[in-house]
Order: sequence, then C-alpha cells, then structure tokens
Amino acid sequence: MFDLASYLPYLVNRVGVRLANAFGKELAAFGVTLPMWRVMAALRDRRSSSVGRLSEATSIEVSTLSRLLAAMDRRGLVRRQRASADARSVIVELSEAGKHLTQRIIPKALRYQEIALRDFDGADATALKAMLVRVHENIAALEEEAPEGVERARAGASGR
Amino acid sequence: MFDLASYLPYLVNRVGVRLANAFGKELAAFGVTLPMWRVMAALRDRRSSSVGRLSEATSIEVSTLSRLLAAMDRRGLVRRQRASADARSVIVELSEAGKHLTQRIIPKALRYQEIALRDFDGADATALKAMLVRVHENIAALEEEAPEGVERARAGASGR
DNA sequence: GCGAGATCGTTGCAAATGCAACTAATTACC
DNA sequence: GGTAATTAGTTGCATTTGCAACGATCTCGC
Repeated sequence: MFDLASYLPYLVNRVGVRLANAFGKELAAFGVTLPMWRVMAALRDRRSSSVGRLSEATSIEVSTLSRLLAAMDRRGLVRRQRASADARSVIVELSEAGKHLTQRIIPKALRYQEIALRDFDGADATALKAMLVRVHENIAALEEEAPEGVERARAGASGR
Repeated sequence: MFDLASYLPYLVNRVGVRLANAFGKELAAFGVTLPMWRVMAALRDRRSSSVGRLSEATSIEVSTLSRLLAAMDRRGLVRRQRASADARSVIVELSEAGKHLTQRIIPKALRYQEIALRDFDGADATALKAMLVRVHENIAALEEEAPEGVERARAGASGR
C-alpha cells in the first residue's frame, strides 16, 4: 500500500514549496530573490566560505551558485576573492551592505517561522527540527554509501 | 538572534532538496523525471483530476504542469480529455501504462522513505508527518488571509 | 622537480520554470 | 437572453537551472 498523504517526501516537498513561495514574495520588497537570501543567511552564519562549501550549505548547485554570486557581487551584496592558500577556490563573504540587508530581513524571516509554527509549543518545535536534522543525516549517509560510481562492491565500513 | 541551524525553512529546504536529488536519480532508471513521478503519485491517489487541482496536489505551477502533462501524454503515461460538464477544464488520468509504471515505482519510493526514516520508530515517524501537515496548514492559512490584493478590508467568512 | 590525475570554479548549451498575455468557456447581473 | 466579469488551461518570452566541458591550480608518486 502506498498512501500519498503519509508519504514523507511528498509532505516535505509540499511544505518546502509553500514556504519558499510565500517568503519569496516578502523578499521582493527587499529587492532580493529567495536563493539570494539563502546565500546571505548562510554567509552570515559562517562569515566566509568557498563556493563549494557554500553550495553544500545552501543546497544550491555549484554552477547555479556561481552565477548567482556573480549577480550578487554586481549588486554589491557580496565580495569574492581568490583564496591565497589555494588559488583554485574563491572566498565569498557578505559586503557591509549585504550584512545590513541581511539584518533587516532576519526579523521577517523569524516572524515567518513563527507563523509556520503558530500552534507549536517550544518542545514540539524543537522536536520537529531535530527530526528534520536526523532525516537529513540519514539521506546524506545514503549518498556517501553509494558514490554513484560502480566501485564499492563489498559494503565497506565507510562510516561517514 | 538568528540561528540558521534551527531555522525551519532552512531545515525543510535542505531535506527537500536532498530527497529530491537522490530519488530523482533512482527514477532515471524508469525513464521518468521527479516531477513526472509526483504527477503519477497524485493521479494514482485521486484517480482523475483537473489540471488546476493537480497543480495544488503536486505543488507544481499550472503552466509548468500543463507542459509536463503534454510530455507525459506524448509518452503515453496519462490521458487528457476536456470535461463534459465544464469544457474549460481538462480531466487528467493515468493510462494503463502509467498505472503499471506507478506500481513499479512505489516499492522504490517506500524503500526510500524507510531509509530517510531509518532510525525512527513508528510513533516518531507519525509525529513528524503530522507536524509537517500542521505546518503546511499554517502557511496555507496565511496565504488565504492575504490574497495579495488590496481588497479584503472586512475579514469575510471565506472558508476555503 | 615533473607529469598524471584530482579538485575548484566558470561557462556553453539545452531544458525547465514562472509570469503575463491570450483563447475558450462559464457564470453573474441586469 | 445578452453582455461583463471570472475561471481553466495553454503559450510566448525571458530567466533560471543543471549537466558536461573547460581552464586553472593543486596533489601525489616517482
């Protein structure tokens, strides 16, 4: 039996799309898109990052992110510079303007989260988030197990 | 304070993207894309549907869905016919081939869900899903409240 | 220290997406 | 009953996306 209404990927996708669409509209007032906000939030969280790590942090594919960062650079939201240690990588960080805009958006983002969790008490909200983290880890583990290649015959003890 | 690691939209998006990417790759073996699978699962769930309702069920934007359905029709996965009652709407349903393929994919989908929930007991899994439904409803309520227009002064009793 | 292979990011190109405009059909109002 | 306003779905068009190919740099083995 397969019941869509209790199928996790369906439920997650549904919530994700709604959350994205609704908040995306609010973001328009700030002149940024949702992907841009994601980048800003991730950069605020880690001060600076290479493009690759930022891609993981935001779940935005590297080539898409590369172009997005170029656009954000043009708009003066971020700065990019090649790493001195490894000249292949590019270090990205928020500009001053980017930081200020991020701070202005944060209250909206938090208010938005409150609405999404309006009937949750603190314990439930925490439980929900913890479970989402666990699900994320479970899938991540799967991906590492099957590096998509052919090699890996014997189930190696490849604990993360 | 704003902590990305405990920000719900971030956590949901992360899980959603991973789930989508990973399962999308499995779907390639069946010759369908993830959006196609979503449509198939939704149609299996409701036997038949208009394009508009299917759009709500799948969280796929109507114009995107229209084109997707055309492609699926060409591939023989779905049938489309104008409704006799209301000749504006189009009734979509799975073809026999579409039904069979859906049945073949379902086991994979369920196995995939098991992996995502590998360390959850039944109660936790149920709780997680129930909370996702609640979050979804909370955001849906928000959207109805603010139909984006200017008109709506008096809070009309506009029960869905 | 040199060359093969891996890694990082960007870009070409085709496909997917979303909004707005459009056509067709229905409903509401007088 | 006829016309204006609404609704359903499709299509035009510009933007976004993702994969593959690429150039540049680094790492490893010798």
